[in-house]
Amino acid sequence: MADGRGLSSGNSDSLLFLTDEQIRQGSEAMFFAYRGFTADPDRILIDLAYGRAHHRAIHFINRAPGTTVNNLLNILGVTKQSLNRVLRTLISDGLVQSRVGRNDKRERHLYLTDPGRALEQQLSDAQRARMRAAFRDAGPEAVAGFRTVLEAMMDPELRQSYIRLKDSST
Amino acid sequence: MADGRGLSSGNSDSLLFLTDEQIRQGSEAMFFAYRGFTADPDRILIDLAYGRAHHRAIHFINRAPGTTVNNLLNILGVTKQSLNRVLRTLISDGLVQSRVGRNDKRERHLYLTDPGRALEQQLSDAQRARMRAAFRDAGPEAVAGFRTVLEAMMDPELRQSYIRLKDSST
DNA sequence: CAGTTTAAGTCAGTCATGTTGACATTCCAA
DNA sequence: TTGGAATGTCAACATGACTGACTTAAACTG
Repeated sequence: MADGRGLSSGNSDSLLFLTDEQIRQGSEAMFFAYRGFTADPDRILIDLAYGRAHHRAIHFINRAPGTTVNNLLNILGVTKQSLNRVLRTLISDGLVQSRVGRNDKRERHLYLTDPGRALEQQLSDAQRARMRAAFRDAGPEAVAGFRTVLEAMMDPELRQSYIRLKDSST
Repeated sequence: MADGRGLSSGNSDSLLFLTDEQIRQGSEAMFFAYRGFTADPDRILIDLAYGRAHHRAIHFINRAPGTTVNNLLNILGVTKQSLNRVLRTLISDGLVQSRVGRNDKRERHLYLTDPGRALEQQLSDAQRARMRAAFRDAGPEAVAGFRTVLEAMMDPELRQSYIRLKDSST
């Protein structure tokens, strides 16, 4: 960090991938790829007057049915007030169902309704189509590297959430 | 897309990375990693009353000094009204300089001032630290795969912008 | 040269989504 | 059983995207 130029130029090229220039290109790749990543579902959501926040909520409720509001909060990284607005519209539109907890009545457990699942399917189909094409073009080794780097880039806390979700679906 | 379950389960595992479940994990990895990716600069920007949009503008002006407003618009993918608000504050805060074009006087060419460059350095240092650590942990092959997949995920138009920037800096 | 196009900037209005603050309900432990 | 902690909700506000309509200046074109 201190030198601002990364590795000095005399090094063996086995570390070329750690130069500041390489890192910067990695950042730009993240930026441009993320745009592509969200573009397809975004287009669908416009017509529904929903935004990306709705998509995220739907995605993770589908992924972990019965999850509580608080749990969803931690995964999404927003305030509960912000999530609540999204949830309220999804519930009143009949896409999400909220059930009072049996053991702890303070908790609300969230589930997708049939229409909610249909929308989730539509959104994730759109998103997956692009990613599947990218995976196919890049090949299995590149995909493995892709995931390794992304995992290393996460905050440790979020990495745990990610791994927990990953393992829960096997 | 039509089957909704990706590859059938009887296939050889050489294509296992293309199952819907794998793709979904890739999406979640993107989501969580992008959060980490933006977290560090975001923390710095809060104190300055700037947002992510300011960071992006500063980044790309630094990357392509003398770029025009229109060019920046295409790269950032926002409306000119939106960019203009950002640019106005950056210029009036003395971080960005706007010069009338020599050949075409309608154009404005954008440059970072010394304080602008200093902030760019601070922001990208924060962002690069995380990515450098991730790259180091993952190793060169993973990094290559990471970039391959991200590139394949971009919109073709943005991929061109990305490649142009990449090549211009060698 | 007149008319059109292009680049940039502005004003107004809308919307999604983030924030803080206040509050109700429920649970749990001293 | 009472007071604090946890969970979720409502209200108000801020921010930064967006669209649409418009102005100004310069460049291009028939």
